Amino acid sequence: MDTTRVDTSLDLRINSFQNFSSNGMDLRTDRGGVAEKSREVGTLHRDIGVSAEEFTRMSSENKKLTETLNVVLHGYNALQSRLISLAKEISANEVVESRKRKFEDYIDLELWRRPTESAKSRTSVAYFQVDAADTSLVVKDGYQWRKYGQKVTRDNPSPRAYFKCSFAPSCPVKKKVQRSVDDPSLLVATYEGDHNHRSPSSGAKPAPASPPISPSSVKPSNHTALLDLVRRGFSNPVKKPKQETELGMMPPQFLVQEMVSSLTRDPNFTASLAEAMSGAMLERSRTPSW
DNA sequence: CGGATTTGACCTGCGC
DNA sequence: GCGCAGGTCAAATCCG
Repeated sequence: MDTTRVDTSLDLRINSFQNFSSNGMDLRTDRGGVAEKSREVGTLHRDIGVSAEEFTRMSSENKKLTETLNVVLHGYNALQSRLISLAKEISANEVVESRKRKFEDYIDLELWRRPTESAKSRTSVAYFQVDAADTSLVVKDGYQWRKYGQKVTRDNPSPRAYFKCSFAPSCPVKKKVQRSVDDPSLLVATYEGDHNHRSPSSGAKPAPASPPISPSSVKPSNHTALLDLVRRGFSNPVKKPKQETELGMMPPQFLVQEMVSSLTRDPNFTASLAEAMSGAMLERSRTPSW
């Protein structure tokens, strides 16, 4: 629709309407009185000093202007309703955002920091996909670690490395890293305890010692299946080139991010959003701009 | 030079 | 008590 032409047409009509009013008849308050006045055309046209034909033409024009005004008012009301509706939707989205933040807090505080368990007994396992030729036992999980020992164990030809968290002097968290017997390209990291400080990489909340998936009960033979799960679940991580192969261990922020991402990938969620948006835009394009 | 890593020695728990 | 395996310590070494 060419809104410019509509605007021009409307302007002309409004000008005409104003000219008509300036002649002594304020028809803006007439509202349907045109017909009655038409019946009195025999005498009224004399009062305003115009011919009967001119009066009839003006009355007709006035009727058209009234109809136009009603259409415009209807459009205005519809637009106003839509605006109120959209405002409500935005308000509802803010509620959803608020609940989402609470959910994130829940994930962080309840899943990763269960207060009923002692820090010492809390252990978790994380898996890191690395180059099989890479002999280092260093994994990047967002924390600072100091290696304090290395041992060759009986059940695994690959040595086991021992690390302590070095970000905070009093942090009790330790981790052991060893190459998987089944898959040499897989590093198995066992974490013990909880960090008593914020994550060096993110920092807003106390960071958990545990990975998103805590497969402490997973046997080595299930590593591949677990890795597949991890790969599927975190198929779209935050782009960090150096960490692209280290999918097994992710701070909870990534997990929450993935959950939020899943929500927004939900067709119902996006369809509702798209419907609301397109509805508003269509409504706006249908209504003459003014 | 200071922090991180390496590595052999030492400690501890457990089974026999 | 002894041996074994896992875990830790700490001096030596490395590295930025």
